[in-house]
Amino acid sequence: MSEKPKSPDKMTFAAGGKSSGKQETGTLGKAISVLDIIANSSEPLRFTDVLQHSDQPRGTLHRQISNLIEEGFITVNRDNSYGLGLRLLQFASKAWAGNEFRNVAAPHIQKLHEATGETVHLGILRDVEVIYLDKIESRQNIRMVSQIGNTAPAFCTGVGKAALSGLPDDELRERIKRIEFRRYTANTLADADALLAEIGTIRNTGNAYDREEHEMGIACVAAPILSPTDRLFVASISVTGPAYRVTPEMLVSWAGITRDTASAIMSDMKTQLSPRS
Amino acid sequence: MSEKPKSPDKMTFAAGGKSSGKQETGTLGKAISVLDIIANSSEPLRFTDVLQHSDQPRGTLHRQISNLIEEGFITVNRDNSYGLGLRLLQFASKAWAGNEFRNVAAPHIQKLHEATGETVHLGILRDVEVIYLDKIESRQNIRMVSQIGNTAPAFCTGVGKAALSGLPDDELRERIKRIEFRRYTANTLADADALLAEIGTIRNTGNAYDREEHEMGIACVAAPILSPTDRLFVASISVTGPAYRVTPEMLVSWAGITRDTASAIMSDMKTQLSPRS
DNA sequence: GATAATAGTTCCATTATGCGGAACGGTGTT
DNA sequence: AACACCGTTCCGCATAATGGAACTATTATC
Repeated sequence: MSEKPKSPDKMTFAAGGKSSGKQETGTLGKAISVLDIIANSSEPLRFTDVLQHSDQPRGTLHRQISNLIEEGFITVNRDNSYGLGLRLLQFASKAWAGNEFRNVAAPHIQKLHEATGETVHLGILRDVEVIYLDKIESRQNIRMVSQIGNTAPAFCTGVGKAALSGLPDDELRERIKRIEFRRYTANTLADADALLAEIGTIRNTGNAYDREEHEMGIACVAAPILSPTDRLFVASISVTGPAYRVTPEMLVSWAGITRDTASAIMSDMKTQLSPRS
Repeated sequence: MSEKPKSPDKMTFAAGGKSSGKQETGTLGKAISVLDIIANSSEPLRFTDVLQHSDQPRGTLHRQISNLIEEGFITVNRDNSYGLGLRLLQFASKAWAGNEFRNVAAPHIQKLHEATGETVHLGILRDVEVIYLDKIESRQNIRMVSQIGNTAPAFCTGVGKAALSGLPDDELRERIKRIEFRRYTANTLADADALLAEIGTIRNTGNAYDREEHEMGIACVAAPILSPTDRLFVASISVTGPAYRVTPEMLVSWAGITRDTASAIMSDMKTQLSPRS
């Protein structure tokens, strides 16, 4: 389809996936794009609905879905609409538990939580979104996969902006082109220029702030975590709280310790994971 | 490969997947079996390691892994070993949030937790394992011993045995053949006969017990949740606690309310999900 | 309740796609 | 240096995905 496999794509950034573009990696890619359609739909989709969102012919799509059901990646609801299957949960639980980066970061964000008393997030950048990799919440049951694994737009969250600031300039501009600057609150950054300016500040100061830009009443301070190796990825941590309790001054007062935690994680990544074993 | 595609397989049970057998569903199945290898390995695997666990030739396996990396389903660690990718987290988060059954059950298990004060589990049967779909924990220990999405053997857990008891007899016998009766504790059921006997009791009384059969010091009472429709699946709920605090008598005293909760969930499934929208 | 319209499933010849043997390149070991 | 090992790339071949069309089931309309 389309044209040609295109150049080898030196090595993708961040969570190692496609850049949300169009081109699919053969059979597997097609199958996964079906998953994507189902995952990203706000309302339940039945067969024909999926067919419309997809560019596959009926017969083909039908087999693809059948296979995915067979493998437990898709479940069919009572009304014949599709949902993502529980097999994914099974895998995700292991993906999470075994994640190198998360494991290294875990004790640090725990300490950061104890120091600040507020919710701490660990996020990693995937294209123009942030995936929440871990979270230490103030006194709540941990809803494992619900919050963790969630994604949020990068341009209007502390974690996201901090992570973006870690990208090299050319890559950054590429990504920003793909951002849809939706206005979530009155404070949401309006366009690419505003974002670029802000990222300049983040690079200078080492901290990103979210001043109720994504959700009214939620504010945070964040710091970027850069990849210690050639295998590139960018992530970040944040301290988040309700705006009525967490004043801008408090956020500023946590900026230092947040940066320190981030660099502690970076240096642990370097030392703990370097030797070829 | 092997012989013939085999009979149409009327409709698979439970979490809708393959029965852990051999036969793969074409390209997709092969890819997923690679994921399985990586997921189920206790130690990190490098390329050659995976090659040995797989029956694919080098070139083929290499491409499969490359594709999976490309799609974010596999990540490569610093030492070139593989892990499951974060893309899975992203999907799983949505699979969990959108799961019909879990959503219906949620308020009920919450109530059950409030009534008993102990940890409540919601599990669903997949082949001979149980996937934990939800969990409400007593607010003492923050450590997530059993995370959502985790699996445990069915034959030695309360949730698992309860779920098994909901299978029709022929299917049950099929599954039991595939169980590996590993001895986890002194109380673990030893073989198929012991399990069948126990399942008889469960069917009569409506409750399954785990008397430190999977993990020393952990006991629970469970009740099965049968599929209200023709689309078959079996699940169950349990109330779990540390044996030093939760006596056998207490478990028995919770048997009734556990059964009631299970049937409340079943009836909600019927009513809430019946109409064609 | 009959008929039309829509949704979902199956079939099968075609060929694109994944397959896999073999050859190549890199890294560390005796 | 020569060897052994691990990972990557190549390319002719055949399998497995494709997709148009025919068929069945389900829902809407008169």
